Amino acid sequence: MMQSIPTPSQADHLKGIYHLSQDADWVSTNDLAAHIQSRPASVTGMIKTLQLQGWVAHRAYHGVALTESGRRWALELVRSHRLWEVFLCERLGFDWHEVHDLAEQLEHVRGRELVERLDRYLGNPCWDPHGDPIPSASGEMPTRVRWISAAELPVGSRATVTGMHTVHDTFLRHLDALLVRPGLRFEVLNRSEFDGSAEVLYQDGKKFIWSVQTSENLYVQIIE
Amino acid sequence: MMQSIPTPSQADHLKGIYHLSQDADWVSTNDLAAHIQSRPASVTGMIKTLQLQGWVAHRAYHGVALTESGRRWALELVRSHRLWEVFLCERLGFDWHEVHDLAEQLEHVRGRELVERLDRYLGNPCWDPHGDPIPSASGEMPTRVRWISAAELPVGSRATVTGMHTVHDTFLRHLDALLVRPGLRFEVLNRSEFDGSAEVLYQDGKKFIWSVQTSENLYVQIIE
DNA sequence: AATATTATTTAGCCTCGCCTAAAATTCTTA
DNA sequence: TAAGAATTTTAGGCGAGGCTAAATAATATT
Repeated sequence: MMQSIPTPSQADHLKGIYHLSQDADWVSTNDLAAHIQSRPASVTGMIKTLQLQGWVAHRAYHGVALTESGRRWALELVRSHRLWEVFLCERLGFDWHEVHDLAEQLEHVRGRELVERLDRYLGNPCWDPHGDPIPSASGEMPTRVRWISAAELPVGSRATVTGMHTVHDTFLRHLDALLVRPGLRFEVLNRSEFDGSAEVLYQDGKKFIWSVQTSENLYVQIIE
Repeated sequence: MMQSIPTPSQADHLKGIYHLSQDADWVSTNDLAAHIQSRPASVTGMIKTLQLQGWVAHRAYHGVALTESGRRWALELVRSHRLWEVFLCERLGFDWHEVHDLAEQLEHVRGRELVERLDRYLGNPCWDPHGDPIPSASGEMPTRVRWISAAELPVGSRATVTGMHTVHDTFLRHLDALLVRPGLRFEVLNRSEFDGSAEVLYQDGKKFIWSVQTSENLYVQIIE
């Protein structure tokens, strides 16, 4: 029962738990279901399987957390996913916001050597096209200055987009419409007291309104 | 019911029917089951589904054949499979006999544009690393001099290995042990009356014995 | 032509992953 | 602190895709 490898569905759950674990120690059934587009009852069922495999610890009615071996699997999946995204963008010429779904499928391809060879072929990249870090084969994340969301920026400050929190297709398309992409430099001109939306001036002179949901999901680095 | 896309399992069946169709007009349940490592009863079940989708025609107790739309799917799968094999060998540096299982997974990744971009990226190759033809996007096969199996060669003739019939892992490993690969030049020194095995001299001076099963699965081109 | 052999299909069962509805538990708030 | 609200788990069911064993049809043999 130990030693097995996660099925695609199990992998999706592990990866979801991994991502949500960055906000809280114990991940709730509801949040996980929302994150992977499933239902709470289905998640509970899968968690039982994952627990039998030794990949998660489950405190009934309280939440789920990855064990050390679960974390290793999750990191391997994240690594595979992000390397494929680099391949799709840099080699095949896809746009950075088109690649998530394809990488979601490619990350499940299993075979000794595949990911390591891909990594070497791509030049051992540290960041994916969305600006997210790619863990090394041994599971270490490249370090970077602390994540700040655009919603935390004071009015008047200038910053660069370095990454984004969610990678759902709708969000990526939304950003595309706003002409937002990693590397964009901008200034916060104003923020509404009413709904938190921010008026933003891009370096090229264009002005856009970012909703509070948009700002919260954008990571930035302040320009001094 | 029409217009849908085959699941991985359905795709495997379609591809199997396609390959076996090269030997006979109607493919038998038993042969297909053996070819895709399944059971006759399971194949019958899947054939019913494929028939509902309009991808195969089934004459009960007589066999199954692809419809035009089934053939299109099969060719698309073959194309995707062989392009990924080229990628794995030429870009990632895998050996030609290691890539079949990985390509078997990669071929199922679906997404608009993916295969076309991969094709362009690889330089629109016509032949995969096993020497098999890669169909074009519109489903045409590159043409080549007629396939001849090594078992048809008269004693004394010299030839080059251009491809192989089966791509089962055991066969590929067997060939590896015999140092056989596409491009190998050799001469048939002798053929046993008893079991059909052939004594073969390679260009580099090495001598091997090829069983009749080995010879039958090797395609060659005669050197005048 | 009748029977034995082989191939194929049907019948019935299983697991996995998903669902909804109902029950159980925890959290919130009056 | 007790009732109501929200969350989570359990119970029960479904479809896809696989299996074995039994029944049926086709083929080969005498």
